[in-house]
Parts: sequence; structure tokens; C-alpha cells
Amino acid sequence: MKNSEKQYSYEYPRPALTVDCVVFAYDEGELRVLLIKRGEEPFLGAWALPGGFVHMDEDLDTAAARELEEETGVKKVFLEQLYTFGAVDRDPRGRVVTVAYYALVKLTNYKLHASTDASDAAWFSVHDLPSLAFDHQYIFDVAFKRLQAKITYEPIGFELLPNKFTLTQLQRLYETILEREIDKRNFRKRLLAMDIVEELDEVEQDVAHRAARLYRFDRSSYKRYLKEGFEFNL
Amino acid sequence: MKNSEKQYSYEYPRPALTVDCVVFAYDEGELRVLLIKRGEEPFLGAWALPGGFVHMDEDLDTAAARELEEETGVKKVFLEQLYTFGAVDRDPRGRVVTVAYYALVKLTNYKLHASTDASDAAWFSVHDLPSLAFDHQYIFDVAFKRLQAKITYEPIGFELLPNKFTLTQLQRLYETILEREIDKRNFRKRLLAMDIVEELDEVEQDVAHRAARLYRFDRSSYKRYLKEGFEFNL
DNA sequence: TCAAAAGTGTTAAAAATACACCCATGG
DNA sequence: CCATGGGTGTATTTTTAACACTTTTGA
Repeated sequence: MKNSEKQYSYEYPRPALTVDCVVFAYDEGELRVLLIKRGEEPFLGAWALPGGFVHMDEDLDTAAARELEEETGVKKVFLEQLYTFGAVDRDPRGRVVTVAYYALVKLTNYKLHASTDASDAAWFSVHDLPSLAFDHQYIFDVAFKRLQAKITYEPIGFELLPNKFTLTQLQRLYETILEREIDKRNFRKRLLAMDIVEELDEVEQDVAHRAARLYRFDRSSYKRYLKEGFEFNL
Repeated sequence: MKNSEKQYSYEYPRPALTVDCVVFAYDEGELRVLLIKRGEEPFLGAWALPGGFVHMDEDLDTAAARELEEETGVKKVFLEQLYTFGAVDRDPRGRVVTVAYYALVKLTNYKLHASTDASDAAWFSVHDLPSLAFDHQYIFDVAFKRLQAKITYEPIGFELLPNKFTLTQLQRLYETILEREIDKRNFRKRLLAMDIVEELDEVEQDVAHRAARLYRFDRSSYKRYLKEGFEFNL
């Protein structure tokens, strides 16, 4: 960076501000995270969370969504602020504070494409992550714990499944994220008692056994349910 | 601000970064928040959350604690990151992103003193707040909801009471924050079942009726309790 | 006809709730 | 002796947990 390019001046020094996204997807019994291979220093060639600098004319949520789309092609997904990480030495380039987000995507919708300053993007199992740049492993850990906690009291698990899913798929998703087995009958009883999924007149296709009924998350029923003072709980 | 004073230059523009604190205290059946009267523009003379700019050599938590102490004299209290607010137009001076914290203080410990850029500080009932500067009312709302949620699953209520307290005081605190009545016998049963408060050989003083037993939160018992896989719940 | 997963109820245990009276103390 | 809040137990309801077999379908 040439000095002549430093055209933005302030009376006091300012940390740089970035957003980073922990993007989760669920794929055949595995929880995966989207990482990009860094195309520049520092940590050139290392895997990292997608993210980048916040622009002056965009909200934080907007910045997170933009960076996610620019670096991975992922857009219009569930995206929620996670935590802000600001340790003084978390970036070797200097003071960089990052507002971390986590995203939940329906994997089936996404073909990945690398672009911008990411030379590559790929999904990794959360149990087999490569060594990550910066403090991204720590950020990931916080995100994973948040996901585990939140999936039990907010209906965010549906964001990781296709619009139409079987109850067994949903149960497997919960088992995968919570890392424990769940009783099939009790799970269904509790889910159906909430009356927030709609049973469809369709069954899954191309399976070598009895086809399971398909369901859909009914967001309007969920809102009604909330208004009546009930709370999601699985 | 003279141009000659603008000595910190960057290649790209950077938002300013601040911290703000929502400081709660509990006083005789009322939940209170600590506000400062602004001594400078913008919003000169308006009430606001204590806060200020993050320094380059301090973590976010450190910045929050420092600003809190500088502006109000409050120090060494429970302080936890709440959320980061970054709407483009939230500050009329330009782009300012703020990392909000909430703090819980034992009111009895604090004599307030104004200083630095706060010309005054005072406690307000959460149900009778003045009009606040910036988006501070919104930040407060988020903080209050967080407190209501968190007090039921983490033992943070004790941070708002003296070290020695009666069970009725604790119950009143919960009733105040949750804004509903709680059954005395059930409350005590659940609290004592967790075995995280220690019964002292002392009773309250100077009351015109039977004196209540004093208790103390036992942090080491609580940690043991957590390790055994139990979770705080009130 | 076999393999694979779908689908379905009941019982027991635990937790949450509702509820009222006697006790100790100071004024 | 009275006013005030302290302290305590039980019965009922609700929720959660444990548990196994029959059905459907495609290969």
C-alpha cells in the first residue's frame, strides 16, 4: 500500500472493521462448513471463513450478505449476527475487529463458485476442519455452540433442509447437530404437537423401501403459535 | 476538528468503533439503568448510555470496562457483550458502529461520580426512561430482553444483589425482571434443589418482623453442578 | 420373500404447579 | 398482642422418557 493511496484520514486511529460468516449446511448426515482458500496474505493459501471489510454505506447484515455472495455465491439465506471479536492481536496486519455471523443454507440450492479474493471455496465436515487462518477456529467454535443451543428453541433447523423433507431427515439433522440419539416416537410427538409443519400429499421418491411422507415447515402457523404464547422446543 | 489534526490515514474509509454499556442495577423492587447526560454534541444535554471510542491497544471487553469506569466510576462488575449495532445512519456524525455490552452491578457498592465527557450520571427505572440519544432506546430494549431471557438459565441474578441476601430478596428480583409473580414455595424448592446457594449463620438486621436467613451464591458449587451436566434453571 | 425404513401408543417416572397455615420477631 | 413477613409440605397435573412391533415398498 503506497502512502499516496491513504486518502482517508481521521483525528484518532480506527480499527478496521470486517464481517466473517460461519456458513453451515447439512449433507447426508454430516454438518458442513463453507471455507475459502485465501488468495492473498496474510495466511495465503490457508482456509478461512468467508468475509471482508464493511463498506461505509451498508449495514452490518448487508455487509455479511454481500461478502458471502461475493466470495461463495451463496445468497438469500438465513443469516444472523453471532458475536464481535476484537482481540488486539487477532490479525497480524493490525487492529481488525470482526463482526461474525452464522448462516444456514439448504445445500441442494448451491453450486459453489469462487471469486473475488477467494481462490477456492469448499465444504468441510465440522469434525474434520483444516487449520484455519486468524482466530477463525475460535469463531467457528462459538458459532457451532450457538447453533446447538438455538436449534432447540428456535425453528432454524428447517433452514438446513430442503423445503420438503421427511420427519426422519429432520430427526437426523437434530441428532447430527446435537450429537446424540433421539427417540423417534417422542421426537415426532413433540414436533407434531406444535403444529408448525404441514403434512403434504407427497412422499419421497426413488428409495428402495417404503417411501416416507413429506412435510413442509409452515412459517405462518409458527407465528400464530408464538402469538399464543407457546415457544418452540425440540 | 482541524484538518491538520487528521493524522491517521487509511487506504479505505473506516467506520468509527465505539462501545456502549447498558448498566442494570436492582434497587428496592425496581430495576434501574445507569444513564449519562451528554456533555457534548450531538444530543448535547440528552441522556445516553455510557460509552465511547475503542482504543487501538485494548480489547472490546476492556474498552467497555474502561468507558464504564471513566464515565460512571463503576468497575469490576459483570459485563458481557450484547450485540453490535451498525445501521448506517445511527449516528449523525457519520458512520459509527457500536459494540454494546450489558452490565449488572450491586447497587450498594456504587456511589456514582460523573467525569470525562459525561456531565452527569443517574439511575432511571427501566419503566420510566427519558428520551435517549442515538439508537440507545433500541439498544436498551435488546439488553432488557437479553437480561430477562438469561436470568432464567444462567445464575446472573446474583450479580444484582448484595453478596448476602435473603431468599425473598432473590425472589423479588426475579419477579421484577420477569414481570410476573412467582410462587414462594416452588421458587425456594427449585433454587435449593440446585444446591448453589450457601445458607449462612446470619439473619438480616433491623427489620420490624422475623428476620430472614441470609444466603450466599456459591460459585464453586455452581461450577461443580455444571460439570455434573446439570443446568441452572429458575 | 426379504431387506429396509416408515409409522404408530402406552406406561412409568419426573417435574411443575397449585395451594394455606403456623411461626418468629419487633413494635 | 398484633402486624409483618418467614418459613414449610402435599396432592394433582403435566411433561418427559423409555420402550417394540407391524406395515409398506422396492429389489
